[in-house]
Amino acid sequence: MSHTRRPNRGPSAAAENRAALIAAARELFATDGYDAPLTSIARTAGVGQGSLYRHFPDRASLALAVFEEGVKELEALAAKPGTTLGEMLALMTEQAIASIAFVGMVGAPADPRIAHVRDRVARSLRDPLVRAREAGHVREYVTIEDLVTAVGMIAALLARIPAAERRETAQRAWLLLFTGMVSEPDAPSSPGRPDH
Amino acid sequence: MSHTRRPNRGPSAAAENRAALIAAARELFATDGYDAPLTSIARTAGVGQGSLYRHFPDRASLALAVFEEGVKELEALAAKPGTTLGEMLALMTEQAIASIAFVGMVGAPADPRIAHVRDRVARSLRDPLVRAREAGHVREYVTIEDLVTAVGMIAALLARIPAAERRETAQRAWLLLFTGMVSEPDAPSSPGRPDH
DNA sequence: TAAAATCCGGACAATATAGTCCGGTTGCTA
DNA sequence: TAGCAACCGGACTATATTGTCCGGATTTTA
Repeated sequence: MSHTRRPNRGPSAAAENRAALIAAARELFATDGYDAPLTSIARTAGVGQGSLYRHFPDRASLALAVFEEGVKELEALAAKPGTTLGEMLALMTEQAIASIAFVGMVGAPADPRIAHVRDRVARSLRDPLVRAREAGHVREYVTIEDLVTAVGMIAALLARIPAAERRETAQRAWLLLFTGMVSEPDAPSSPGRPDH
Repeated sequence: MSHTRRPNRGPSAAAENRAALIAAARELFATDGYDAPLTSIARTAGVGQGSLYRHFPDRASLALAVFEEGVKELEALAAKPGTTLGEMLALMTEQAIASIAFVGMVGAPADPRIAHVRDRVARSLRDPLVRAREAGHVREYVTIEDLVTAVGMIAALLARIPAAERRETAQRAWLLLFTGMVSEPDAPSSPGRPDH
C-alpha cells in the first residue's frame, strides 16, 4: 500500500550514535592519527562495534564524514569574494592541526572518494591563488599543486610530533615556505641529485 | 687456560646473515616505509625469524644499522672543508628518497638511540650552515633545526607518494623551500592562527 | 496490549604481526 | 673421528585489529 515504510528509529536514536562516532573519530584521528583503531573509536563513542560498521562500512567512510564539515568550511571561505590565499592556507593549517588525519586526505589518497575530496580542496584554492598572483603577492611559478603539496608537507610533519608543538612548528614551517631560505632566489645551490 | 673462547661462527657465517638482513631492511623500508613487517624483511633476506631477532632485538636496532652507513657518509661530507650546505641537503634528500624510513629518524624519535643519530645529523649540518650564512647564501634567521625540519617535511611527504614521483616532488619541494612562495618576504600574509 | 520491524551492542571468527623457543645442523677442537 | 659449542630456521604463541553475526531491547502499528 501507500503507507510507505517509515524510517524507524531505534532505541536511542541512530542519528545520535552517528554524531557520537564522528566526534570520537575526530578526536582519535587527532590524537593517534589516521590509523587509530576503529575499535577504540567505537568505545570512545560509547557505541558497539556493530553500530560503527553499520554507519560507516570502512575507515574512509568515517574519515569522509569527519572531513566533510571542514571541506565545507573551506569552500564557504573560498566562495567569499574577498578571501585571500593566506586565509585559505591558515584555515587548512588549523584543520591539519586539529586533525592530523588531514594528511590522509591531502597526501596520496588510496580511496577514490578521498581523492574527490582532495580535488574539492584544490579547486577551492584556485580563485584565491589567481587573485594573489594578480596582486603580486605570490611568485608567478607557484601552482595549486604546490599549495596542496605544501599543506601536505606540513600536515605530514605535524603528524610526527607531539600535539603541543604542532602550532608553533606549523608557523615556523610556513615562514620557511613563504619567505624561503636562500638570500638570492635566482641562483640558489639547489639540492637536486648530487653528481655521484 | 689461555686459549680463550673463540668467536665461533655458525654454519653459514653470521656476518653474511646480518648483511643480508640490513640489505633487505633497506629495500623494504624504501618500499613499504618504516612500518614494514619484520617478517617480510626476514623472508626477503632469506633468513629465519630467529636470526633476525638474534641480530636485531627490535625494529630500531635494524633501522640504526641501515642508517649508520648513511649518517657516516653525511659526517664524512661535512668533514670536508669545502662542503656547501646545498651539498649536505642534497645528500640527505637522496637518502630520504632511497629510504623513506629516513623520516623515522628525522621526525620525532621515540627511541633514544635514534634520537642520538638525529643529533649527529644535526651536528654535521652546523659548519656548512655557518659557512653558508657567512657567505650570505642563506637568510640570517635559518637555524639548524629549520634544516632538519625541512628535511623531515620532505621525507614525510615522500613517504606518502609513489616511489616513481619522489625525485621530482623532492626537487619541487626544495625549490619552494629555498626560494619561498611570496614575492614580498617582509610582509607576507602568513597563515598563523585565524582569528575565529 | 500484542505483533512486527528495526536497531543496538558485544561476543565471535579471521587475519596479520611481533616475539619466543627448540630440534637440527654445521664447524671447531682434540 | 667423536664430541661439543654455537648458530640456523621455522614452527609456535601472544596480541591487536578488523569485520561479521545474532540475541535482545525498543519503538511503532494495529
